[in-house]
Amino acid sequence: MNEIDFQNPEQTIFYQIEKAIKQYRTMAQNNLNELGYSITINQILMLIQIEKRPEISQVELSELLFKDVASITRMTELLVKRDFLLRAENKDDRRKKDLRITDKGKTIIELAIPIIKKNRNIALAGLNQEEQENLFKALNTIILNTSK
Amino acid sequence: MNEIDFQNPEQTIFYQIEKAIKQYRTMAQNNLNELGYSITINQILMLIQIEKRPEISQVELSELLFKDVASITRMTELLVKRDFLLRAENKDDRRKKDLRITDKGKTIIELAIPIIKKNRNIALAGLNQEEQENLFKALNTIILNTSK
DNA sequence: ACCATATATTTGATTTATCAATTATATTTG
DNA sequence: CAAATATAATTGATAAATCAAATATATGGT
Repeated sequence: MNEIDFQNPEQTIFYQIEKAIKQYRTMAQNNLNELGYSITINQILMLIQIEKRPEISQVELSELLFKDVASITRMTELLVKRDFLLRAENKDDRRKKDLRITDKGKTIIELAIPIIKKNRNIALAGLNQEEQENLFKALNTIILNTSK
Repeated sequence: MNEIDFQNPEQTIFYQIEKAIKQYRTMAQNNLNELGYSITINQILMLIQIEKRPEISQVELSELLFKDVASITRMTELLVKRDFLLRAENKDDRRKKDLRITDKGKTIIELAIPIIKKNRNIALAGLNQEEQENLFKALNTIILNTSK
């Protein structure tokens, strides 16, 4: 596994990472779809962040969700249009917008959270505490190595 | 790390995976951009696969690159237009297309391979052989858990 | 208080990706 | 062998993401 083998990309760690996250996203989205709402994982994760930290800015959301701020603007518009979110001007800083979850938004969050938990458990099944910690640490090393 | 904490998503493994792969892609693309060609990592990876297995089909490429077959069609069109690839009808199976790397394509592959190797080394720095193997295995578990 | 700079969000243009439907050819099966 | 089914690639419509530029407001230094 030391020499990079382009003939067998499936033997590289980065191929594994891509495949793992891709499959995880697909599974997670499929399970979420069974709720019958048509909403994406990213939209739900955004709603959850806003509920937990109502004062969060769109810039902070973009960092948390690994998206461009322009994407957050458009996700926000969509969620407002679909009545999951309210957007209003912030009193203290008029550049900012206050984002608030609607009742409909709260409902879907409540429905989605157990699904997300289930998804994560499915994906990590068979990995014990130590293995999960080592995975976390190894990923953290990659994150540090590739930052900036 | 056992209870899922939506307040601190950065403490979940899936957040780490997303962040690691996102940062890796960004770094890899930035280093590739220094070649001066404007080509994406995905396009290079596709060229490399075709060079190694000239008989590969677009369906197989789509699996290898985690993309829709429609995406592969459009990537192919682009690479043909930019003279990195040739596309011709396959003699034995007229549904298929033969994809062949042009000289220009070969040149850019030669230039890109050392960059990709460097990128992978940068990202994995500080992880010894055993840690890399464990990372690989843990990711493989996730892949198996989330397949179908 | 004024000006330069920084920050938050939005907008327009473009790129990339996906889905569903279509076309063309190959294979299987009754 | 004909009809049904499967496979490979393409196309059109749409969604999602990014970049760069624009707008509006806030902050810091003099």
